Amino acid sequence: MTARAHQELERQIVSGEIRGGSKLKECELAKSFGVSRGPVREAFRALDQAGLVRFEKNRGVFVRQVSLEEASDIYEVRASLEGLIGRLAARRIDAEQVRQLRSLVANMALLHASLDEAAYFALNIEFHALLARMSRNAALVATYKRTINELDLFRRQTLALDTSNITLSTAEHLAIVNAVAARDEDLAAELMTAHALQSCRRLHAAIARNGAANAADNAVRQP
Amino acid sequence: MTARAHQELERQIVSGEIRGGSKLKECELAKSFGVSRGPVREAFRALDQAGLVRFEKNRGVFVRQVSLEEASDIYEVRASLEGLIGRLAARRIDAEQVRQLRSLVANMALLHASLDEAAYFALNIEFHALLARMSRNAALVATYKRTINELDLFRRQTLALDTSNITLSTAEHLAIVNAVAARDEDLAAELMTAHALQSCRRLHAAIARNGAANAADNAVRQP
DNA sequence: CAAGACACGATTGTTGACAATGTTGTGACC
DNA sequence: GGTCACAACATTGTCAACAATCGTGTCTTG
Repeated sequence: MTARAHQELERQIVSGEIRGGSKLKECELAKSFGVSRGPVREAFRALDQAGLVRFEKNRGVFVRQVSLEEASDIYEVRASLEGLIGRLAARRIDAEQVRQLRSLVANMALLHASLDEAAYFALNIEFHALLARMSRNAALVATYKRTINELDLFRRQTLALDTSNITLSTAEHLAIVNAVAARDEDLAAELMTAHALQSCRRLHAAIARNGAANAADNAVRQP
Repeated sequence: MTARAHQELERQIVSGEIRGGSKLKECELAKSFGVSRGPVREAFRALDQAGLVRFEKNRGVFVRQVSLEEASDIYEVRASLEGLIGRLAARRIDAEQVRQLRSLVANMALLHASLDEAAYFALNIEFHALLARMSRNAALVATYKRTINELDLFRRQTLALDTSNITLSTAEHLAIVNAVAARDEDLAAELMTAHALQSCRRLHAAIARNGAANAADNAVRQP
């Protein structure tokens, strides 16, 4: 039941159902899950270690807030991990998986054409998750997932910003797939790292454009 | 008190005081820490998320066993992270920190000369930890620490093997410090990555040499 | 009227007890 | 003699209650 609470809380936090900075009351959540406070507290400890919530002694747990500076730091880590993912995926991918990747990218192009942003984002996440799995390195996948989760903490704060710049990624995705399919480890690694850093830069640009108001808004709205 | 239990358990596990694969009994540990089972269970959840123990439903928690294959995977992640550490350290280091690094490497050379392996290892860990902090990227430091912790799970199984090949590292360390001091990001990154991969290769070599017997020994001795 | 002290309420931290599950040792049976 | 069933034990999973701490509202006082 602890696992259930953990899983559900992680989902709610990463998806942004629970706002960053919110206080999580043990009693409340325990009641909502139909369990006692013990399992909820245990889930809290796991989420704390995962970097999704933070404990304040005798005050409670709060879903972690990630500042732009922290997000940039995390992006640097992510870029490094993506590089390794690209390298290993290029090394270990098989023909069937190449087909999968190409299919995914094609679908993303379709969704992009039809301006279905939500579906596009879902597939974008799946694209990266699939590549991560193709690295066939469990430690890398775990570290990557954790890093992405922390980044989502920030991304969900500025959700509206992301939607404006989908377009630029598709070409990069295609280039990545080509490099991986060609088994070019160095190129795949470089492209993946560049792709992540580019995402970070796009985020900064979007914030510079219209993020100031949004950030202020967030600052006000958080309890 | 949960934090206390967590801290102490982490120390015991990483240091190898508790053997890999051991079963951790809640009651026992609770008694030894002078607390109830609740805090101990919470510490377990955190350690589980940190990858140091694994839960088996209704059977208990066991300190995680890391196979050579897993260790190799983790080393790949570590190498990637070390590369980023080298790059950022080269970018952000200041004169005082260069002095610190050089002092550390000098001390390591002394200890190496006097064959004080334990002290050498301690300083080696500190060398890498110091470089990590010099990256001034909190997310990177956290991810790195976690990765190192997991690697220690394996290293402690084969402790005797490591002691045989200290020598080769010192030259690499010096080259790294020079690259970082020269603010050569690319070189520092490359050297750090290579250094980590070299460590992994040395480990494999040591195991190939005399590890078979040791591994069998471990397999037998673990309860 | 403002500022500080106090007490009340709410929430967290911890504990011991109870229920559920797995493990082990014993004995009967083939 | 070996194997299966069963029962006693040990350990985990969960819960409700108690103690400690924090935040808040009120009351007093300068």
